[in-house]
Amino acid sequence: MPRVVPAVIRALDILELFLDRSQLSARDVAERLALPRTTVHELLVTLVARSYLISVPGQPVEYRLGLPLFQLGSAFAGRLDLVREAQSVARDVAAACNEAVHVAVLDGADVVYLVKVDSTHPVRMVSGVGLRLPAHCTAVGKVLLAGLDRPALNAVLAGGALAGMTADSITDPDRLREHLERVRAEGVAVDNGESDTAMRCVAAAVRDHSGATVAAMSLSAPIIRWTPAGHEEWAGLVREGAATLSARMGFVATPR
Amino acid sequence: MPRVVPAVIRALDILELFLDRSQLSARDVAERLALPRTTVHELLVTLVARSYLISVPGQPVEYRLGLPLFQLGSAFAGRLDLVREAQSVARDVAAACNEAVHVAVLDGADVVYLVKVDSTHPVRMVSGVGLRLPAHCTAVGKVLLAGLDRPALNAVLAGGALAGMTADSITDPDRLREHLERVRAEGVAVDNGESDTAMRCVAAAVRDHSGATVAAMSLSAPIIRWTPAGHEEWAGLVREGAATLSARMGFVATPR
DNA sequence: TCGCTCCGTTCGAAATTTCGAACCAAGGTT
DNA sequence: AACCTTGGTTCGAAATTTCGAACGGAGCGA
Repeated sequence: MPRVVPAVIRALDILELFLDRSQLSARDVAERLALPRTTVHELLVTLVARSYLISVPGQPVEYRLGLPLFQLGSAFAGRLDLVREAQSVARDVAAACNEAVHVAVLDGADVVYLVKVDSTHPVRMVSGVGLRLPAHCTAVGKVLLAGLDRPALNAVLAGGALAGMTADSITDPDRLREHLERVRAEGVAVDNGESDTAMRCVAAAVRDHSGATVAAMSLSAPIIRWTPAGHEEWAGLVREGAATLSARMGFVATPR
Repeated sequence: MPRVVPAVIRALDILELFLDRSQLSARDVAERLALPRTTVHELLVTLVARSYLISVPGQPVEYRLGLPLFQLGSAFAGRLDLVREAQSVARDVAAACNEAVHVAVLDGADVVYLVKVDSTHPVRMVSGVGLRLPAHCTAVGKVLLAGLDRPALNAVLAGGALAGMTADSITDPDRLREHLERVRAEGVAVDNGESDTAMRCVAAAVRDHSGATVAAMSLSAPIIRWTPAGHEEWAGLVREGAATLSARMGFVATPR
């Protein structure tokens, strides 16, 4: 196996710092990555030369992500049937319930949101797309984990105790395994304040032609609008939406 | 000014090859970039190690773009007020005319599409986002070029004859300058088959708080649905939509 | 089966990059 | 004004990477 190119790794490390912060100075970067100042300047100059970062004049100069990343990200998404189909299905589901609808995929022990459709409230549509959260704290994540086979799930949970996002998050791997059994049985997962104490979510699995769980669709609302009756209706809607998207991904439901 | 890091440049060059092709082999990459095979393998291994590229098993192995690019691209878009506001305005305009609406920005001599909202036809919403086209062949591009001052426009046109996308494209810089005078006078630009012989577009400028043209909004339809009456109505709609988005970007219209 | 081409990988000398030391400018404090 | 800290930049020896040569495997055609 050929060796990795450390300079490239460092450049990617720098780009990824900007996932959490919109602007950073050279000093910020050097501190966060424990790199020498000169090295950081050379890498930043390189990324700016290709517009992957944009420099913001000031004292100190700061940097922001640049347009080429948007182009590459869009190229990625544009080639993913899942994203294209999920956009329209999610819009239909959101229109039916007037709450936010998301579609996410599993990446390691996290979920990454590919699609978000908000309700008719003031639109902040793009903000959650691309976001990464711990799978075990989210309804979509629990659906995705429930779809893993035993060895894959064990690999994800191999790190021992799980970090919670709120006091309600499940942090014990064995408890999560029991919970996922229930998710499998019911076909939906619920986030009862585990990722955000003020939110409630319900999610269902999206499957592809082979029957594998490849994504999860969720419906989420602030707790002030969450009711038992609403919950039942929303579970039904998200099940239908996920089934529609699954059909578009080639899934053929068989009687069970 | 610190030196650029050539290994990083080469890695970015590789990523950018995937804007035009969804899958490429190591040999493809080596040929397109005139790099030694071993160098290419080391760079590919590095990008795969960080999931920026995904390897597709086969003979030969091929590579595709990976999820982190989507995350970085989404982070870029999520921090751009223009994208957030343009999503909702474009949706309203698209709903009013049931044709495709785009918002694009100028990058060098090209436009890059930030937002695309399709009509109620079978949805292929994401496909044009992130796409780069020559500015002078598109309605949005002509609006954006018209908004440049003379030195900036001269810099863009410094390369002499322009490459056309169709037989209708303007390829003579002087003719384009005349055309842009007309765009400035009318406040809208038209693409009469200059980027795609089967399409017609009309576009208007989006301005920010300083009055600068920062983006362009367009409405496009296939030629079979393009009529003089429709053209007038659509020019009006795109003007209104651009004005709404401009207001959201802080533009205050002054009497002229 | 054999021969050939292509592909993935390994290894180390030559080529290139890294990063510490040094310099200068800008900004802030006394 | 003087001093100190921070930030951007330069330069070259030491450290690291590049890439040609070589190897072995896979696939294809005769």
